[in-house]
Amino acid sequence: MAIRKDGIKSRENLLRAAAEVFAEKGYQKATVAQICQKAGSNIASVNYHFTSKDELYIAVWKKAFEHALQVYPADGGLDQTATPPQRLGALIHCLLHRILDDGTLGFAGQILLRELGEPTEVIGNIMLDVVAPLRKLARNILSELLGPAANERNLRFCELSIVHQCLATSFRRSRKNFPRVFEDEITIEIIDELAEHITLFSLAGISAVRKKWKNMKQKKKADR
Amino acid sequence: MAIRKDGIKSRENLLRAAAEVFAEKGYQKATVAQICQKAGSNIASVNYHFTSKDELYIAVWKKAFEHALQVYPADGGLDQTATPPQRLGALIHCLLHRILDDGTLGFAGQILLRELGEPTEVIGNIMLDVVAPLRKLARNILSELLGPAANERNLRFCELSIVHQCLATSFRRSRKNFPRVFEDEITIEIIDELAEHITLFSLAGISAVRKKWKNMKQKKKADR
Amino acid sequence: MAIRKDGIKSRENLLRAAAEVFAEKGYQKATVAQICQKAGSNIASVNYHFTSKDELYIAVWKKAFEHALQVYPADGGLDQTATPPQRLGALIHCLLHRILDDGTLGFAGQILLRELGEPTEVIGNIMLDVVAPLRKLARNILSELLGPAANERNLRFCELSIVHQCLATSFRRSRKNFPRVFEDEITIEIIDELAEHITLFSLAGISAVRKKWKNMKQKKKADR
Amino acid sequence: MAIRKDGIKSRENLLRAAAEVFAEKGYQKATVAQICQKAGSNIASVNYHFTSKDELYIAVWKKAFEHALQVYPADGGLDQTATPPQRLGALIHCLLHRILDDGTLGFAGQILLRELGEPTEVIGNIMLDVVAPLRKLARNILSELLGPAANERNLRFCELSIVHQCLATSFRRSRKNFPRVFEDEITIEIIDELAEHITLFSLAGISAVRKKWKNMKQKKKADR
DNA sequence: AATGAATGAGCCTTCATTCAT
DNA sequence: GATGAATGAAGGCTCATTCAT
Repeated sequence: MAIRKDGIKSRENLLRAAAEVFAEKGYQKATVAQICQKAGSNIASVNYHFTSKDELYIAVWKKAFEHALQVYPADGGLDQTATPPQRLGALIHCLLHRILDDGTLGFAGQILLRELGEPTEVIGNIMLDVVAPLRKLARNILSELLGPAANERNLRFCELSIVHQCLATSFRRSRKNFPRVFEDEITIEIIDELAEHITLFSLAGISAVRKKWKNMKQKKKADR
Repeated sequence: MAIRKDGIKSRENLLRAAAEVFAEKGYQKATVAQICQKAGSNIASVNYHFTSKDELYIAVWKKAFEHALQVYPADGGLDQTATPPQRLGALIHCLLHRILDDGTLGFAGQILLRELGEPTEVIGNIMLDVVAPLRKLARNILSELLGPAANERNLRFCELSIVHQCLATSFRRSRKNFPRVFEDEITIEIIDELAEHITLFSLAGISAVRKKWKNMKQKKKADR
Repeated sequence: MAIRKDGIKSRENLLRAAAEVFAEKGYQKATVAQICQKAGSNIASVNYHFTSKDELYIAVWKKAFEHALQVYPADGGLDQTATPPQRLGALIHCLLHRILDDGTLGFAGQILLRELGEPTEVIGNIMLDVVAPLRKLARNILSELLGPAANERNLRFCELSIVHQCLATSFRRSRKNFPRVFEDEITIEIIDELAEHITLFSLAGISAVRKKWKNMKQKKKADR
Repeated sequence: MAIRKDGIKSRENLLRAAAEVFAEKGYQKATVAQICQKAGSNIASVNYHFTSKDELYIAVWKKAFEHALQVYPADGGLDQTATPPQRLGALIHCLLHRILDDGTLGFAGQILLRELGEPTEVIGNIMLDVVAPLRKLARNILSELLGPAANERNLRFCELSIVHQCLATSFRRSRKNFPRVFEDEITIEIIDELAEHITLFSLAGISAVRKKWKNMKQKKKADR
């Protein structure tokens, strides 16, 4: 039996085209016809290769995340001996790059945003697989940074502050109707610079929270 | 004159129903049939009252924002003599409440998120009218807090850090597939508490940025 | 009881507006909403005054024809002693004016054309009342002009030739897609001139038919 | 390659069904559902094969005209050496057959009439492509027949007289409410006979116009 | 293995008409 | 007597999917 290369090629063309179209138009507005046209394949090819539009969508996600997980690991390549501030910096660096770096994650950042606004009931496990470890990592680092005086709510709020600073950068693309977050084209240099800023900003914020809570506890103690 | 009272009522029923359905399903998936059913009116009523699904969508936005602008003014009711930290706190408080407070803004927070992910080319000016003044306000406050040594990029990055902490809270609803941001039901108390946290966190972050930049400038000076 | 003038006025406004809209858009494309707006009345007024769109349409026809029948009688005001050529000229004059003279027949010429192409099953008797006497008149005149040698088919064909020259002038309005029949604005002078031309043209045509048939009969006779 | 033969067939079924329905009901009243039902295809097939109802309508026109242009060329197959009366006869013959001959032009005559009364803004160029050369031909012949004394208005009026005699035969179908133009079924023999009649009638008319104008010119000359 | 033809469910919109005042 | 609100039937179109090669 002859193995035809165009079978695989056609599948990959579809994946690439789908990523672009899904990112640009969103799941709903994206049509299989458009995706097929962009991929240079015929209109039945989506169902042929992926069974349905849904499954194609999932496949796009999977591919994008696998790529991102490899290129930007959550620990940033640091070993366990690194200091908490260093590890926080690495985590932020990882998050930002996964979201913003087109060359790497493809259009997943854009799709992620849509998924946040319009969960497609189709993704589920993929997301959990990716998000859960990140959260655990973040909470570990934060625990160390906030110290023993911090309570669950401190932890959660700080987690929010940090993650949201990163996550919301995916808003950057909303071109027409919103003031764009970034005026310039996004380069790797800018991403790195922003990661550094968020790290600095957040470490200071965490310290402030730690100090305040410590004071409150001492005050409470003294009041008794 | 034959004026029927039910006219206004029908219109408002549609607006309320539309807000719910748009929030739940998103613009694309929401059908006028469903909205009309929920509003207890005929399927032609959307067109009768609003000309089209598009216009209905815009009307929902407008109503939501007008409400929000009234109930939570951007300056938080502070006069000009308030200190920059106070004014920053008021701004954050305003942003959070507009996004999170269901009782007030209706479902606008949810719809806003969708709009960020999937701009409908239908909103345009409304957004600008709301966002532009907020940004200006934020930048004024930040200028004072960052001091004269700060450059445009410092300003922008700090703006990002603060606004994103607030904006991304709209992710909270993503019920099914994502880890929810808030575990508990969101009460006004929690919103206020979160606003206080973000203010504290951000003021510390801004200070850190200010200090770092000042040092860098002095160092540069000394190097020469 | 006070007689309100606006009742009648509103009715007439509707008739006038309807005539214009029907003429411009045709029965199908004309909407009652548009007619009511043009008439300055409310959207229920058509059904109120005329029961239905159909009945309004009939009313427009009736009014237009009554007017035309009065202003341009089929005999052109000639008495019975007039010569056949004179009476033919009067008939043609009458037909043309009824079709072309906007000031008189209102927009009936235009509507007539539509009705030819798309009979609305609604007119019936009105048409017969108008067309039947014209045909009878025409045939009488033609009988005299063609002489005893003419047969039924001669009669019918000549009738066609004359009536069609007049009737088809209603094509003149097809502005966009067809070469317009008249380049200039249509004035009463031009209508009269055209009537004169058609009369001259047709009288010659009739003579030719008469002569030919006479020859054929004589020939047949001689052949025997 | 998977080429299914039914593709072409389905398209042609649609064209045929559409021609019938458009002719019978007119563009507005004709529904795609009805056309599809008549063609034995699915309701989406119109959109699949022709993109829209509009385009289907255009396609019907095109097909009808292409057929007509081939079967009945405007010059009637005469070469340039034919006498003007012969060429006029050929032109009239052509026009009549194009309009009246169902077997050839399909339902185009009927649709043409509708189009005259209710231009659909959809036809445009097609019409011009067909009408313009006919007019030019007609004017050339008329110029020769009318002689040098004729002015532009003579030319135009004679053109009207001839073209209208032919064009208005499309009125024949107005079945229900109008007195039918032809009582008998229309056969090719009758069409030919009518063509002969119109030619005879018109040649005589043209001569009369020529003579009259010549006299007027001479008179004018003499008066000076 | 792969494709072009064909489908059918569903959506937004239009519009003449009716209802309630 | 007259009006503005409201209706419901119907139409054109889109699009993911299936069918028949």
